Amino acid sequence: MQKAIQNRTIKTRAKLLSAAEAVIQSDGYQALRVEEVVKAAGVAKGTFFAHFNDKDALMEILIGERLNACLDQAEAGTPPKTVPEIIAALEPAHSFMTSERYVFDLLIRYSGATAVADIGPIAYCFERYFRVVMLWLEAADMRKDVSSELLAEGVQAFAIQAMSLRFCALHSATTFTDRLETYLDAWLTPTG
Amino acid sequence: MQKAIQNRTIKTRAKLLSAAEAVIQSDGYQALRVEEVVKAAGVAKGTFFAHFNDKDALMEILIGERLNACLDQAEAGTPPKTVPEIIAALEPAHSFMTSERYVFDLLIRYSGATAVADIGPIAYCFERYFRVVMLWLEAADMRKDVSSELLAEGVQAFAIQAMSLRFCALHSATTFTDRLETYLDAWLTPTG
Amino acid sequence: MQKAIQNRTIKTRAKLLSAAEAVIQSDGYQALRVEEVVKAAGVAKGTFFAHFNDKDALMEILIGERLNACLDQAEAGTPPKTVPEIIAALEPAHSFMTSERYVFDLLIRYSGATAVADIGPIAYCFERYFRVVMLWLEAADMRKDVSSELLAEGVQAFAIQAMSLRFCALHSATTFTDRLETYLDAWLTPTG
Amino acid sequence: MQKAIQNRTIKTRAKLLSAAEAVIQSDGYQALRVEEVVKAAGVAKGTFFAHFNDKDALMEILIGERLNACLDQAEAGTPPKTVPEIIAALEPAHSFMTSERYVFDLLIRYSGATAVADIGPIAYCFERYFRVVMLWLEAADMRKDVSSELLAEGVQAFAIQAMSLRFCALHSATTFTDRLETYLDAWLTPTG
DNA sequence: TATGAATGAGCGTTCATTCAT
DNA sequence: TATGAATGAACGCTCATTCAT
Repeated sequence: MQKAIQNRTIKTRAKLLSAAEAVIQSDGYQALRVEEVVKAAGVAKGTFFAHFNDKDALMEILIGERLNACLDQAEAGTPPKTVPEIIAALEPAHSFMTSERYVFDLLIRYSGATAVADIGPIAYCFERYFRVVMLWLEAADMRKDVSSELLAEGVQAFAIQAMSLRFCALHSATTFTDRLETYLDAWLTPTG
Repeated sequence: MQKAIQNRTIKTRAKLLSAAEAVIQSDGYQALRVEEVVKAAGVAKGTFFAHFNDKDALMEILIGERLNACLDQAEAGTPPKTVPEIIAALEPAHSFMTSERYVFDLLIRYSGATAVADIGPIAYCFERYFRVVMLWLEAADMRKDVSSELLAEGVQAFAIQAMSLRFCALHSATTFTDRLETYLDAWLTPTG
Repeated sequence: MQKAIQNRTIKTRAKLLSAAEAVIQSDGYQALRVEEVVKAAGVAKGTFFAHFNDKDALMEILIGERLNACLDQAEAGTPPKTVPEIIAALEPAHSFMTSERYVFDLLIRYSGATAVADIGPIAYCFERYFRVVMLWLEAADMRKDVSSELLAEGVQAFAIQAMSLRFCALHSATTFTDRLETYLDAWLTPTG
Repeated sequence: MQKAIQNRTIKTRAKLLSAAEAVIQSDGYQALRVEEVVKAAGVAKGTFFAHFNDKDALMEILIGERLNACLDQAEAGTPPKTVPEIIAALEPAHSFMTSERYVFDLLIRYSGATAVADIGPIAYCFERYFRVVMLWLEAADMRKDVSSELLAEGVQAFAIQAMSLRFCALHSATTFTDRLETYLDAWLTPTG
């Protein structure tokens, strides 16, 4: 009995998630409406909120999943050693993060958790991004005068800066990759 | 004749802006309602939208003005030479930028302009922040292996990172100032 | 389950309709404001637009209902045989139709449907008016050289003409009833 | 001096009228906005209302002019003698009157004047339409048992009925011309 | 759990008309 | 006369979220 109910629950949740993905596939994240999702999933609106606290919770899951897949990809290859290699490895992640202004803003908004209990998929991804980069840096020939934790935090800061400027026509003389490379060269390369 | 009419326009605009400031003074930016503003300004709703495209346009102006005042203050003192001095000089700006989550998010959203014609008050402020910092760095004893433009962009990136983490309870073990100081020490200090 | 929900819908709709009727009772159709209606019904504004596409849709229903009641009344009595009797039987309908300029104009605007799916309450009433008159004419001693359908259409045309002139001070030398009687005598009475 | 001012006045009025005609030419009557007209005329909004009491006053003039031109055309030919000839002669007028739902509704609304002083261009046109038809009927071989005034009023009533049904998809099985011919045959032809 | 009608605060808009200059 | 900023009263709409069944 218990199990049957759980199955139903899981199925409904899956229906909602794949319906949402389908909606996003055709119209993007920004345009997603709860109404569309429930219609596509063939369930009632109330059901949606029985499964997700709010719309943003769904968004966090969907965006988190995609971003995690990008990080899987980044981790799958041989660990990058140089700045260009690091940028190349992170390219899928950066590309997705700037695929829509809406996605980028939501990522920024949820990048930190206000409480340990609030660590959601996106905050987790930012943590993971940081860890992955840190591990790479430890194995690479980078400046050693500061901790690799700090270096990794800096990479994240510069990546966000570069992504932010991607939405900005004024600074488009330089490409995203070139800008990030300039940043990271200056940040990671030992001066000496 | 022409001038008299312009004066009226200027006065009405001023009434709207100061009414909005009063509303914000008591309730904050987030809680600002267009209806409140027009009521306080003693002006019709239609008039509001004749002066500002939408609520965000007003917000940009108000937030831009405040931020500009912070930058005025930063420029007024003797140019800071060291990392702690730079952080101290920027403190009012950073403090305002993180005074409300709403303000920070809006700043991020409008920090870049998609077209030259779209440069709004906030995009202008980000530009100015960058210029001010750059001038300071030129006159200070910082690393010289990279351009001061690049250094200034980095300062901005780290400041945003640090501000972003301010909203994040998880990372609050370290204070904003300490974190930013750590970042900037590593970024600006000549290693060698 | 399903039925319970439908009942709620029906009740809300009824609340809106009777609230609207109350508002009209005191201020007339022209002065009806959506906000007043929802306030009187104790219902949210969004609910109004979930039940009616727009204000006109509500108006169509309300005016249609009243007009239908007038036609009920017309059909309730013994079928009129003569022109004066027909005019008398239709008097409540005509009186309501010209009770407000606003009502008359709305009736004209919605008297025809641009598609079968668009047949609203008012278009239905015009159809019904026509049918009622046609049945009367069939049983009465009127000219037989043309079909009763045609005769009934003519009655409608003349009634509209007479009603239209009712709003017109220039033609008010003759009363509505007298004018319509003149028209219908000439239209319905067998010559010869 | 006086004359100079009058010239200016006349010129401004002419500019407004031709600007309005140009706007209507491209977008139709319904879509005409005062703002568009004054922009096209190169005058201020206030000037518009110095020349016309309200927007409808302008509309009356423009529509009245066009309708009058149609009636000029109707009177120019040899007076029609038969029902089909009458319908043919009035065709341009009827066609214009049903060119837009907005035009038709406005015509109905202004077809009668509430006071002698209020006889506007449209009320005048309806009067003229009536007179023209009456004169035709007097010279034609129509039923003589009722006055030609009454007959002409009836023609008008039937024409309006037929025009009204033109907007109505439900009755489009019969064409406008056929319907009006049926009406007028039954109304005008002596039964005997 | 599921349902779906109802909520509700507020935004943006409309646009003919007025009025001080 | 001409100007054009200001008016102002609704309307329509949005849409995530709640809650009684």
